[in-house]
Amino acid sequence: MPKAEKILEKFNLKKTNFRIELIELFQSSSSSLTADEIKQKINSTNDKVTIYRALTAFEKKCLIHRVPDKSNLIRYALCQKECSQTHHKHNHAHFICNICSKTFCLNDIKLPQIDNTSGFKINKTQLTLEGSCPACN
Amino acid sequence: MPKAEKILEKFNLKKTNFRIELIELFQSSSSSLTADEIKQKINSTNDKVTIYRALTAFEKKCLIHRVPDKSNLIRYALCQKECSQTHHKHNHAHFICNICSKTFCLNDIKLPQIDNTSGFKINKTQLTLEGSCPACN
DNA sequence: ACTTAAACGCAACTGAATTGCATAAAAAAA
DNA sequence: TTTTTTTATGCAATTCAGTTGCGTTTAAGT
Repeated sequence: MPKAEKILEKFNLKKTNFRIELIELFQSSSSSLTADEIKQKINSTNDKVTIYRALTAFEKKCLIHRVPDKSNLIRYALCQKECSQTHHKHNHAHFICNICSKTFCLNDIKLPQIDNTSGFKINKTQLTLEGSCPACN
Repeated sequence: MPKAEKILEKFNLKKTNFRIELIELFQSSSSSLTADEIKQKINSTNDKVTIYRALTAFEKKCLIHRVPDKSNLIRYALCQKECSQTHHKHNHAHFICNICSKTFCLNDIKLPQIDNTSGFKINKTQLTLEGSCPACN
């Protein structure tokens, strides 16, 4: 796992205490995070705007990606190596736990190949599973 | 297509002008609707609370179901016959158009069967496709 | 050390969705 | 039909996630 500072450097982002801590938080998190969850868990800032702006910047650099959320919140998870600095490339499924409401990336489950149907041109496929996660079972 | 009044009767809902018009609006809509879109298109009420409450009631009776939305809005589409009055049963995919931002139900595309994986117990599967819809192509 | 571009932090704002409560109207009962 | 009950409506106010503006701070390059 690359060090947070290295990652910020690679993506041309400034190494502030908060952003370092934020990357480390994502790395140590088994599932995904909302802005509010981040605010609870982080020490180096108390301002939600700072959090939102970091998330937007990270997403643009393809460091994190949005994942579906049970309550339609904006929720992020770390990207895998396949993502370049300019293009997201995800082919894994997401799992929403109906008990703890966390969203997990299921990197093992690949997306089905859907052929273009009746005039719909398909650019992206998302597979979202719901149920109960290992911790809640 | 059953008449709106019949549907309200079947689901033990009162036949108010607004709810009749709302069902007819859903029936005549090729895609799906948000509360705001409904407000634009409907005459018999001007109050968003009334709209939200009707949507909640309809969803509970399995008359409409939530569909994914590009901007995380709550968006609904009519249910198919498979849904009972107490249980939603959907096995179709959804399509989000990145141009007009509408969401369509693709009743032809069936969901892939995913086996339970590494401790995740799967109760529900959702397949969401993105791209451009026939009207926008 | 100086400069500048990126990041921060506070306040104020937006917009979707919700809640409370009093009123109206539909359906059921008398 | 009239009365009663239940459901639906409408207005005001609230909540809460997310955004915008703007002045200040700080990291990093010169």
